[in-house]
This record gives sequence, C-alpha cells and structure tokens, in this order.
Amino acid sequence: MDDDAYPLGQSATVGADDIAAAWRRELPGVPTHSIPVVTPIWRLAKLLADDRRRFLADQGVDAATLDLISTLRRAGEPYTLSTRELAARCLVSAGAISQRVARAEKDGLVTRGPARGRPKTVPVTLTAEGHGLTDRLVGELLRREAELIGDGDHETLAAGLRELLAAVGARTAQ
Amino acid sequence: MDDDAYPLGQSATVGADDIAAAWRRELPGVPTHSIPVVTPIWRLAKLLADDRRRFLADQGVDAATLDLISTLRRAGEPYTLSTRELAARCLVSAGAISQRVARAEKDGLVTRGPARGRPKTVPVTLTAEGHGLTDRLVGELLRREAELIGDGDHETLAAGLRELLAAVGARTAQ
DNA sequence: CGGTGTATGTTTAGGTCTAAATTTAGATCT
DNA sequence: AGATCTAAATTTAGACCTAAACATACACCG
Repeated sequence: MDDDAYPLGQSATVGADDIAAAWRRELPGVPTHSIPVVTPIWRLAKLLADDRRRFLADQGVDAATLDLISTLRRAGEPYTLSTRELAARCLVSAGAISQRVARAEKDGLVTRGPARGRPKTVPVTLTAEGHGLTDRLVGELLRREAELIGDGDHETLAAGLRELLAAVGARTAQ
Repeated sequence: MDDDAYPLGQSATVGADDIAAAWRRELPGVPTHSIPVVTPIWRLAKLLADDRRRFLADQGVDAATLDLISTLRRAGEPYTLSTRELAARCLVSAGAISQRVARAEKDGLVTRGPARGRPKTVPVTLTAEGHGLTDRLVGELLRREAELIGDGDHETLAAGLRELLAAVGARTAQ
C-alpha cells in the first residue's frame, strides 16, 4: 500500500516559488505574481518578531510594552503622548493602547494624567524607570537586528520597500 | 503656557527615516541602519494582514482557518497532511494547529483521521466543503493582493527579499 | 440654556498565539 | 512481558489584538 502518498512525516521547507507554482497547478488562471513579494515579507516579519519576542521574554518584558515605552522615549522631552497619538504611532487600535497603558502603569513604567482639553485627552508619560528600561533594551535590540540583517548594502532594498509601502498604504486606506 | 509642547492632538505619520533619526538623536552610538529595512517590512506585513483579515471577516472566515485549509488544498491530492507537517508549513506551533483543526473540524472544513504509524501521527484531510471554500476565497484573495502591490516590476525587490530572508533565516535558526 | 454633536478614552466579547505541561502509542531493551 | 524511551498531539495558562458597545466632556446651536 502506498501509505506515504502524502507527507505525514518529515517536513519540507516550502518556498514562495513553490507556493506560486502549486497554485498555478491547482487553480490555473489565478494571478500568482504577488506571491514572491508578499510571502517573504510575511516570513521576514515573523522571523524578526519571533526573535524579538524571545529576547524580550528573557528580560521579563513583552513586545507590546516595549513598543509603547520606546514610542514615548523616541518622542523626546517631555516623553508624553495622548492615547490617540500612541495608537497612531504604534499602529494598533485605541483599545489596545488603553490595555497596554494599564499594564505598563501597573509595572510603574508610565503614568496617566487627568483628561484635559477639547475632546478629553489623556496624557501618558514615561517614568524614570520606563526611561532607563527602554534605553537598556533598545540599544541591545538594534544591535541584534543589525547583526541579523547583515552588513551588506540594503540601500536598493530599502528604497523598493519604501516605494511599495507607499503604494500599498495608499490603496488600503479606505 | 506651552500646552502643546508635546503632541497630544493631531497624529503625524512617522516614517522609518524619522524613527532612525529620532534614535540617533536620543541614543547616539546605537546602530540604526537596520531600521529603513525592518520597519517597512513590519508595516507592509501588517497592512496586508489587516486587509486580508477584514475581507475574510466579511466572508465569515478567519485568516488562521484559511491558512490551514489553503495549505491542505495547495498540497494537492489527497489533501492530507499531519499535524506536524501543517505546523511546519503554516509556521505556527503544533498547539496552534491543534486548535485551528478543532475549529475547522467543527465547521466541517476538515476531518481528523485516527493516529497511525511510529510516533502517533494524525492525518488531517480537507472535506469537499473545505475544498470549495478554499477555491472561492484564494482566487479572490490573490486578485486583491495583485491589485494592492500594483503592476510595476517587482523582480529586483523579490530577489532582494528572497536573499534577505535566507540570511535572516540562517541566523535566527537556533 | 439645555439638547445635540463629536472626538476620545475605556470596557468587553470573541478569537489567536506561544510555551509549558500532559497524554498517548509505538519502539527498544532486559 | 514489562519498564522505559521518544516523538507527536493535545490541553491549559497567560498575553494580546480587534471591533463594537459604552462613557465622557466640551463645543455649538437653536
């Protein structure tokens, strides 16, 4: 019996070109030229995110919290942004920021001020502890990331990505 | 009073170059040359994933389930893979596959066979309903994706991404 | 001067993931 | 045969996210 007519055992690494070829075989006529661009982007994002998550877990921090405090740190003095502004810069929903801030506040990394101004606006400010933690982690993280992508020349790749991001951003903005 | 010394109101779109410049200003000496490559990759991945999630939500399907059934569909006859193999191809943990399969099985999209072979191996097979749903959705999804990235020539971008993925993959493999 | 509008922030319901603990079914050794 | 080993699968605990419902505060207008 051909008990091995389908792969139940060993795993094969499937590349983007294999995926595109498989769809052309299974669904002739469907456009597949986006696959060699989109698949590596998703895989790279996942590899980088996983690597960062594992490193941060060792330090007792989660990636969402680092994203929050490093956005505040990067903004410079006085290290304060509104919930709305944080949502826009972190690219997550306002609800997600509300939850992130609650966690970070419990850990003493940020403080929440009283609502103020026209539509009630809540200022979130980095504490000294949050400031120090951010500096320690971001330096190490950027050094790891620089090692991961290597020393080669990524000028043209960066330019291509910037252009694609602008195009996709324009077309997905409703 | 300078009540607007920090941006609590309107949101500015912050590009990768702004982020790199901010870190050079706030943390001199930290390497920032990975940022113009890594940031657009994360943002593109998020834009594409969000667009896909919204489209699928309208169809009553979630992205994780489509990833599962399209991986089985793409494998070709007899549309069967083990849990382990699915985890490797979908790039998620075995536990996540177990949960995805449980949901998809409840919806009648896949069936789980009895364990078999040396280390117990569970075959997961696409049903006729799952087969049809996949074909309907994948065609539409690839057409949307092709529109999003546009008609330009992405040959060199794809090559650069493939090369970077190989390099990062080699360096993150423990 | 009180209703209506509008933008913000918070809460909640539902769903996903990872890591770790647990279960399970053959293989192997004595 | 029985103990032990091993790899796979499942379960569970803990975190996170989005979308939608809800709460809030001020501006504006009739």
